[in-house]
Order: sequence, then structure tokens, then C-alpha cells
Amino acid sequence: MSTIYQVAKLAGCAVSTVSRVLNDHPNVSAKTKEKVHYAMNQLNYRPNTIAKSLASQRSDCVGVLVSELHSGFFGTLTGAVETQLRAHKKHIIVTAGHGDASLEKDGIEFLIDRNCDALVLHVEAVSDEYLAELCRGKTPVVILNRELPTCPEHCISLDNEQGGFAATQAVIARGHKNIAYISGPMRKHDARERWDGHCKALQQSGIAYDPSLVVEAKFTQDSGAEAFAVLLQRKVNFSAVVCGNDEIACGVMSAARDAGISLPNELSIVGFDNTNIASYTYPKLASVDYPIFEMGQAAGRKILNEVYDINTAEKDSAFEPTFIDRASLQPLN
Amino acid sequence: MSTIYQVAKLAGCAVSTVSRVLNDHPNVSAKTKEKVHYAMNQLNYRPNTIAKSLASQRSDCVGVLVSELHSGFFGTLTGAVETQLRAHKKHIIVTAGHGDASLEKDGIEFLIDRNCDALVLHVEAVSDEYLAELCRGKTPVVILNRELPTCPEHCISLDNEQGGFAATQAVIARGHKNIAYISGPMRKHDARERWDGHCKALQQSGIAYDPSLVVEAKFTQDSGAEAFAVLLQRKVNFSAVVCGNDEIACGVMSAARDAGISLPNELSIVGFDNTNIASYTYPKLASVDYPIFEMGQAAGRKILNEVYDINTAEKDSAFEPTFIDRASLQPLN
DNA sequence: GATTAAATTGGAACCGCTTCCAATAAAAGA
DNA sequence: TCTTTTATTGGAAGCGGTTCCAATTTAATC
Repeated sequence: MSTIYQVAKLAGCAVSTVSRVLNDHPNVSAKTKEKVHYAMNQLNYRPNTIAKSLASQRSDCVGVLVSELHSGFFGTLTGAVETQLRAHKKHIIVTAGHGDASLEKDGIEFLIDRNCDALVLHVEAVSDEYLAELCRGKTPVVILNRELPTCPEHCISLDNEQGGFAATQAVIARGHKNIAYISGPMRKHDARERWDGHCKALQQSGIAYDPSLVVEAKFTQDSGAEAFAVLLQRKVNFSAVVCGNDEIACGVMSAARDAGISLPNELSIVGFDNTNIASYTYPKLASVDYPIFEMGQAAGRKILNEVYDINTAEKDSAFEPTFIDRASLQPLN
Repeated sequence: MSTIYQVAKLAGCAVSTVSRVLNDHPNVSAKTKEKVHYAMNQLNYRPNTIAKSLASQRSDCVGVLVSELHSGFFGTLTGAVETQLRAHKKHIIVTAGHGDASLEKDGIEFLIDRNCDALVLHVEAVSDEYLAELCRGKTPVVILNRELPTCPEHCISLDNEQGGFAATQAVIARGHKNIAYISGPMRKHDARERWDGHCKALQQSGIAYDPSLVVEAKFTQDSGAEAFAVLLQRKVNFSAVVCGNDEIACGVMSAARDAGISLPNELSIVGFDNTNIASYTYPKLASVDYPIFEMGQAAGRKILNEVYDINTAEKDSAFEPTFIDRASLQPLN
């Protein structure tokens, strides 16, 4: 691997000049530039990113932290950020927090230590205070799916409660009265907020809240199936199940069919997130659209604008959860 | 941010000594070590990864290149590598190749330039020669899902042809004779190999190959649906469809149902990869298991062993595609 | 053609850490 | 106690770039 010194020597100039050519500085004469380019080609020179990063304190890299790398939701998010930035020659460094506070911190520090120019975070275990502190730090941060009261300008999120409300409201609008709810882990704020929205919708329609219709699950298919089994054991009466996310809903579908329930006529099911899953199921899953791709793009654009001074000219609209009606939700006959 | 100099000063020793403490070198007296640790805590010192990387030519990072970040298949792969390495304090840097040769190269160079200690690649556009050249380079490489004749020791792959064979054989074994095939893009070697396997199975059973039963698609749901429509337009007779991957199969399911075909009794469908999708569909999708998670883990272990000298003590078995029978495949009555 | 201003270049310090080699201190052996 | 050996330390030269400042060239003005 050749270095900038060798290029300078071959081109017959100083390293500082080569550096200028490298970084498109003005004030380099055309002929010098050409000599340098020639030398670079000759030597097959590729600048050492690490050295550049150390000297310049920049990296042309954005760090992305998500909970899990498998999982379509985060894949979509990461992909959105990546394509957005890649179009401008910026790269991303992805790492996972695994929903654990210390791993999340570890991941964040790793990204900062790698001189990332900015961070995009989808964290769930770390505290608000920690994040607030982080926002005050040197590295610009964009926080997804979380609303920090002290620094709203760093956050891109959507109203989970409103989404939960929309889902249950849609179910009620189709005549359902006995509505079960399978929530995600209540320690996760989004799960809690969605459930809040559900309760609100019930309340608004004057439907009494019945705790025996609610089960807490993990955000996974298997857990959703188990939760549904619990529901059945309770021998409570319900005509629809609203779920904390699509995976849970998918588990419910399987479990319901295993129990001999015919879908969608005997039971309506609604998910949340509107992931690919919703299109894979049969009947297709009604869900609340969580525009994670658009939000990832928005995060990318925000960074391009604010960190790299690249104007993407696109205005970011506010993100609203919208209910997507599909066959898994049927009116109560 | 404090530097190693400040730590040295506060601890009253040389930077070289601090560096030794940092890297657990032997030959540092207990009391010096303690003084240094004290100073590090006092200053809240965090070593600068970039500087370390520049000086040591290492990074404790493994680069991972996949085609797309969204897509469950690659998510699973990336997740497998990540968890495996994270357990030993190694991080991964993920980037995407988008199935384009120049983006793939760009991504690979990016990873190498970031001083990655090793690379895990799932590339599809780049040439065998380029990869062979890469294998000869300084950075250790693990190549997934591709068999390079010149350097098999770098490759972890499974026999796509055998997988394709197994799928169609299973279909034939259930009495089907008119079997449609919707392939992935033929320019991709895995798509081609799977199709080869299909043909082989037909041949072995003495079923004549009928080109009007074959459609080439992309590896996506929508494309699968379109391909199925093409198949219907041809007015050819078939009782089963074998697909290049699960997404295609999923698209076929939708399209078939839209055409009023009842599943699985009127039409059997088989996928490939055995992704999560297979568990989301109804009927559940028979598929060929592609143990991508295990292969990712194996890649991680290989690197831990060969690059970091960390013995994971687990032997890697050979990877065989296995047919997973599920309800979407029914015997022909 | 001399003078001044502007454009180009070169030099060197610096980014923060590693690592080799020499110097010193401690331990062991005579 | 005095060598000899061994364990600890310090010093300094990199790693490969960036960037500020001063020096040199070139162009512009009179």
C-alpha cells in the first residue's frame, strides 16, 4: 500500500499539496493537480481512511445502533439510512444494542470512538438522562422512536399512542365490542404507549376495560401464539385481537388456526408496524403503518443537512401513524 | 476527551507504560498498574480507537458486506456474525453492496480501508477473479454462498443445486408431474444452480423439461406474483410451483389466491431459504432450509479462530440444504 | 520594469496511540 | 558485597494523513 509520501515524491511536490488535491482544495494549479493524479494512478494509491480520520477528526461515517440486526423492522430502518447516505458517499457503521442498557452504551461508545460524524440511535434500554447527556456531547445524534422532552430537536418519532388508538378505534368502528389486546413488553415505552392508545379508544367508545382481555407478550411470533393460548384458557369472549406488533399478530393467526378458529370471519386480527409480514400472511394483516423507512430516510437527510451541509431539498413531513385496513379485520356480523 | 499523555502525566509515568497497561502487557509492576488505572478513572479516559488502529494496524472490527440491509435473509446472517463476535468484544461494520459490482467493490475497499481485521462477504456481482485476488490480499476473507475453485478454504457455502434438487424431488415424490418453476435472476449463480437442481430432479424421474413451465423472476414477492400471472396466461397445466426463494413463493401464494385458486389443495407451492416468511404464510410454506444463521456463526467462529486466536471449540459441520415439509405442499390426489 | 497583491507551494507540527530499543531498577547468584 | 540476569520503565520514532503559516511564484497594476 502506497502512502501520501510516495505520491508526493513521485509527483515532485509536498505532501501538503497532495493532500490538497485529495480534498479538492482550491488553489492548486492545474498542472500540479495533474501530476499528482498521475502519480496516484501510477502507485494505485488509496488514502488511508484511518489516518485521515485521526488527523481530521472526521470519518465520513455515520453510526447506526439498532436493537437487533435480524428483524425486518430494523433492517428497513438501517437500509433507509444507508441508501440515503450512500448516495452521498457516506458510509454507515451498524451495531446492535440487543435491548440491553450496557450493550447499548457499549455500542454507542464504540461508534463515537470510531469517529462517527453522527449517530442514529434506536435504543430502548438506556435512560432518558443518558441520552440527554449524549445530545449535549460533541457528536450529533438523531434518536428514533423516542421523545426526549429536553431535546426534541434530536428526536424523530411517531405517536405510538395515537397509533394504538387508531387500531382499536378501527376495530370498534367495525362493530366489535369484545376486543382482546396482546401487548409487547410493558417495560418498553412503545409497547406501553400503544396500549395506552388502546385503552383510550375503548374509553372514548364507552367500552369498559376488562383486564382479562389483556395479555403481555414479547414482540415475537412465538410469544404472540403463547399469549393467545393464554387468552383462550381464560375462556373470555372476544371477536377481535389487537396486537402490539405484526409478529405477535402473526403468532396469533397461527395459534387461532391451530385452535380451529376460521380467519377472518370468526376472529379479526390487527397488527402494528405494517412490516412486510403483513403482506405475507393470509388473510393479509390489517396494521398500523409505522413509516420506519421514511423515518430512517428523514434521519439520513437530517444528518446530510446538518452535519455534511448537503442540502437534500426535501422537506420532512410530520410522521403520523395511519391505520391500514386489510382482510384480517372484518366487521362483526 | 483525555489522551494517553494526560493519563501518563497524572500517573507519573511514560505513555509507553500506560499503553502497556491498556493492552495487558506483562512486565508492568502491580503498583504502576494501579497508579495508571487510578489516573484513567480520574480522567474518565477512553482510548482513541482510531489512533490505536492507525498505530497498531488492527481494529478489533470485522467488516461484513451483504447485498441489502433490509431483507430478513441478510439480517439473520449479519445478526449471526455479530452475536458471535460481540461475545468476544469484537465489533462488526456492516455495509451493503446492493447487488452492484462497483458498489460491492466500493464497500469492500471501504471495509479494508477502515482496517477491518477480517471480512465476511456475501457478494453476488463481483467476479471470481476479483475475489481470488482479494483472498490473496492482507486482510483475511470469508466468502459466503459462493464456491471459489482457487481458494475453497475461504468459502462457506452450501450446495444450491442439491437444494433445488431436493425441492423438486419432494414435489415429484408426492405425485406431481406438471411442475412449474419460478426462478430467481439467472445471472445470479445461486438462482442458476437451484434451477439446475430442479432440472436434474425432473430428468432423474423421467419427466420431460418443458420451458413453458419456467419463468424467470426477481427474488421478490411482487416479481413472484407477476411471474405467476405470466404462467397463468400461458394456459399451461401444472399442479405445483417450485420457487427460487421464499419471497417469490409468497408472491405466488397471493397471486394464486387472487386468481381464485384454493391453497394448498388445488396448488402446491414450495419455496427456498426457509426464512421467517415460511412461518408467516398460510398454509405454512414448505421450503429448503438454508442454514444462513449457522453459516454466519461459522464465519464468525472461523474468524475468531484464525484471526484472533480465540478457540471457540466448536467444530463446524458441513452445511447441507434440507427440504422442510410443510402444508403448502400436498400430495397430488 | 518596479511594486504590490494574489495564487501556489513547502515545511513542520500535530492527531493519539504502539512498539522497538536502550536505560534503569530490582532480583538472583556468586 | 559485587556481578549477572531479569523485570520494569522511559524515550522516540513511526502509523499516514491534515492544516496552519511562512515562503515562493505568478499575475496585476501603475
